[in-house]
Amino acid sequence: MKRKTIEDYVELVYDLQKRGKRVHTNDIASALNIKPASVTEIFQKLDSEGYINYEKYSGVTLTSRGRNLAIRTKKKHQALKEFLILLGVDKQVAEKDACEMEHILDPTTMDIIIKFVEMINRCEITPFWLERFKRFVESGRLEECPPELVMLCQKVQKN
Amino acid sequence: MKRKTIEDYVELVYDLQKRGKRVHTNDIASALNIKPASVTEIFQKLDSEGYINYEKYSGVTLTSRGRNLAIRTKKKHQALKEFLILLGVDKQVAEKDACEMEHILDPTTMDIIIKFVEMINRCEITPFWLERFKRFVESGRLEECPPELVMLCQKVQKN
DNA sequence: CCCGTTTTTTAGGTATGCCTAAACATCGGA
DNA sequence: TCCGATGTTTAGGCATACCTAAAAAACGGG
Repeated sequence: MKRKTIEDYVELVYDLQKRGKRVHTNDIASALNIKPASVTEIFQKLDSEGYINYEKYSGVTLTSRGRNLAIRTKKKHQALKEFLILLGVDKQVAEKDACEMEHILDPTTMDIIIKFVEMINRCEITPFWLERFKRFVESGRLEECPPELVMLCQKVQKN
Repeated sequence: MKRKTIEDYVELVYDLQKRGKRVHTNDIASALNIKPASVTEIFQKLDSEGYINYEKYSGVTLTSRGRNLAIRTKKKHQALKEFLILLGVDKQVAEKDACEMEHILDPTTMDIIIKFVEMINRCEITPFWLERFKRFVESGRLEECPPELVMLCQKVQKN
């Protein structure tokens, strides 16, 4: 990950806060591979913007504003990761890309992706087209769609 | 768009170069809503990194290295935009999001997305599941999958 | 071909997000 | 309780990507 955003920090504070109490500069610094001194500055900024309660030398807790942002961000992250994995992206890569995408996508795009994941998850079986797609990604060769399936789809489409 | 990357500039030079000859600071500046003075700096940097040939006061042309990067970037951009539009994202939004995504996605993810677009484009008809998905996005209600379709898919899957 | 207009460059400035080194607080064992 | 180890903050620095104002070059009509 390159440039970190407010959302990244808030999300991380949220995660670290769960298993324990207040979150300290060192916790963030070691998780993100930056220096504690930088985290202090970040804490000051996040505090001034109302996302955390910062007390010198004793770590931070999230405000409700911060918690909301963290939860929203985590949901986006989760949906994006699931989405990519569904398409056949490697889990590690999906994690990384989701982390970047969560900051840049338009809310309407995000919404569509969330719905996509939901649709797939609600299927009883992994859809045929998705299996076929993954085989395509694997092999580079796109197999023909079974003609009876094409015909049935056309028929269903008409109604 | 916020921070612009090398790829953005190279891509833009490529586009502007096509209809005309050398590209000037003002062309870029007005296209990206930044000041000509900033473009001069960017030209100097791109020149030092071998993407463009920069001649003071007379604009730039792309090197082959620059042209390659531009073309690669444009392909990514195009595939991403198509991908989003396929899923039902508004064209304007798709344009914007594609522009951000093209810089951050892992090559393997990009490859999968390109294949996805290819798969859909090779279908004789818009796939049933995709139509169904778009109706879901529109209405918020996910209609049941026709049972005969589910059954056929299961059957096909077995072979 | 000269001079005013337009375009481009230079020089210097701002904000941001990170850094290091050093000062400072806190914590826990002797 | 004192002190050294550990953790945190401050101060100052660097790089980046933009900016403005002013100098310099190029352009083009009279």
